[in-house]
Amino acid sequence: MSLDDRKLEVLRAIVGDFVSTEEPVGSKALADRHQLGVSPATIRNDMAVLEEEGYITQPHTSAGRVPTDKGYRLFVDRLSTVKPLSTAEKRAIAQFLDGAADLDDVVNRTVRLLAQLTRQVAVVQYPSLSRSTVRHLELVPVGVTRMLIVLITDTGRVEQRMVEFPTEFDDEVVTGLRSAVNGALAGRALSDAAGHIDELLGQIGPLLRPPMNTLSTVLLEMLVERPEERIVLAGTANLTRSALDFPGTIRPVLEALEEQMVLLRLFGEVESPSTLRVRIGGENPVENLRTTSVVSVGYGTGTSALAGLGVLGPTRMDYPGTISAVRAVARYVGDLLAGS
Amino acid sequence: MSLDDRKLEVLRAIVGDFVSTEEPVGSKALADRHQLGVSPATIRNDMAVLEEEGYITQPHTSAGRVPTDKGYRLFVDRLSTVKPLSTAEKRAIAQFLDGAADLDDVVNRTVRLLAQLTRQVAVVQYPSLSRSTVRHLELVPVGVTRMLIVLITDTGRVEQRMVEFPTEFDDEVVTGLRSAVNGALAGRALSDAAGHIDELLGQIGPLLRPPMNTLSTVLLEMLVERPEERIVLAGTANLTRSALDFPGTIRPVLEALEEQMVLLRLFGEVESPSTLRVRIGGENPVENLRTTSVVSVGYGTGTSALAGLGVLGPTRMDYPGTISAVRAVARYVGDLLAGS
DNA sequence: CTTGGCACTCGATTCCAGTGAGTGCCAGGT
DNA sequence: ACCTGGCACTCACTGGAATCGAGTGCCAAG
Repeated sequence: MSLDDRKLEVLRAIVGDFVSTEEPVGSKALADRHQLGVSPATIRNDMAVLEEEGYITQPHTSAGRVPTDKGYRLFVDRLSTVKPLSTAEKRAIAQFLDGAADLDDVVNRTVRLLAQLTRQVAVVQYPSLSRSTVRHLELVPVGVTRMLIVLITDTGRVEQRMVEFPTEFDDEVVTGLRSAVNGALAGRALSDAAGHIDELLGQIGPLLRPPMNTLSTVLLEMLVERPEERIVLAGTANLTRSALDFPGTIRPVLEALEEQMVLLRLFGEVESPSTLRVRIGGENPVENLRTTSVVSVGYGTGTSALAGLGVLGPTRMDYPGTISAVRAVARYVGDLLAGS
Repeated sequence: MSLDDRKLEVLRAIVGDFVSTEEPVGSKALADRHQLGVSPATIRNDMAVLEEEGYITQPHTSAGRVPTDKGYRLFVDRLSTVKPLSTAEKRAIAQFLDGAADLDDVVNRTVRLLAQLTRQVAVVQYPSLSRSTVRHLELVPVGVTRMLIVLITDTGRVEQRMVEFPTEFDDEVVTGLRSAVNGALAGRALSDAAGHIDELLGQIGPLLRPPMNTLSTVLLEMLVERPEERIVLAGTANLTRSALDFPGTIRPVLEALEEQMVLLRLFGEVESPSTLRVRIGGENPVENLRTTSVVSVGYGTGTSALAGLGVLGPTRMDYPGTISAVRAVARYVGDLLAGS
């Protein structure tokens, strides 16, 4: 049995009203506030059906209805219309992000902007190392047995790592190693670089063999095994806006947000930019976040996503507005990184 | 009029009980739980005096007493006895911090450890740039007009900055610049380095003059004008442990914690290691944090502090335990950084 | 100066009735 | 077949009264 148009319209109205009023919505109020062209009694019948199908529910017998996760899902998939950003918002994005000096700056501004725009908790992942390409590898001798490896990616991200060598090396060795690793790895995607590290050993002279052995081990860790992802967030204070939203306390949510791994699972698993993903309540893989919704999207410079960003808030959130904001910010940041 | 010993003992008991029970403590309960050797009536008289002097207060007429900020202050200054860490805690510190790979790792582990140990919000500042010394400056050409400056400090912190040159440069120029800046700056404190940047221009050949001009401007920014301080925190979920502690909501606290500037004011203003500072409630310079106490201490490798760390929690906190933990962690981290 | 006694205060808890938003169901109208 | 008005019913919420009890301040006696 499918839902006819009016029932869908009723659901849309319920979601809309509940999001703005934060209170269960009844048939009378619905009839008043929307031009549905039917009487409260009719709406009641529709609501009974919607409830039977699991789209809405009532907190207690004599109260209005509240959308369920399933209801929000239907709303997001079929009922929500895109809410274009206001010009003020667009201007805010541009103003906020332009003039960012370096990558850190871009990411920090972005996350704060997103939190402010959506009034939710915002999350931004640094451009993923494994999806970036190597622009340059620099070897900096520090003393005679230690060396700092500096990895610069095309997105401007810089990672470093100290290496201790078992034996001393001189400048010549450093120079040799430097040109060797750059020759083999520069321009390659980090995910691709792993396979080419082995080649390094084969192609170089015997003198460089032992130090390159040490170096390649570390490089392998740096590029592949430890693609340490950084994630920043802002706007946690927004969680307290409506305490009603979170059954017990916001505690489990705060706990989950402190787990890098959790955030990565939510925001790091992106394939291509512009595929936006909405996880609603129980759809969420993380136990502590079953009362929240997550809107995430990939951002990147071209057709492949570099990393994810998005927001997290109560299931009762303004999905159209949030989705627009997240998408717009992602696009803007992508362009910004592509242009640098 | 001064407070005699028994009154101080009563105050100590009140603080102790209130911290552990989270409820206003009355004269009867005090007499029962502590061996004060006097009757509740006597305690009541003492409490009346303590209240008159502003050390305790009662939330409402028919309730027990609660320490005021002033009461906590007296407690911390004169009444609290050092609570040595349990061996389990000491072992936890060692286990948690040993095996940290690099500076990022140390800082991240430290902040989480501190949050776990004190069950409060923990804050750790990265070793301050302005208080570190330059170990090495590396110039990495990226293309023919761009260069990445990498600054490595003695504490293992690495800062980088991209520079765009108006004209092209070749390898020879890069080598020249590199040895010049390292010669002039390596080994110097960053705060001290500023004055020596000018010298650079005078001492080098005319060929290097123009690029060095560009470079020195950026170096100046990097070393002095933008001593960007990084601060990380953990354990914000601990704020929700007892909702009673925060009058309205924890909102203002969360807001304050998101402000880098605020955190810097609280944890960044340290002189020497081992001078621990406790700010109680209203003593706090930040409006939003008037309901919290901050325990901060400097940590460093030698006699001068590199940066600050500490915790923030409700004024009703276990001061002796918190102070011990903060001090112990600071010392451990200092040693760790000194040894690397 | 301490102590037991005592009257008093006042927040917290419980109980109860009244209110009203909201519902489900049904019979009649289009 | 569907919509509508009517109606009885449910039940959270509100506010006031009664009660409880932890805790106080004061006082007179030791």
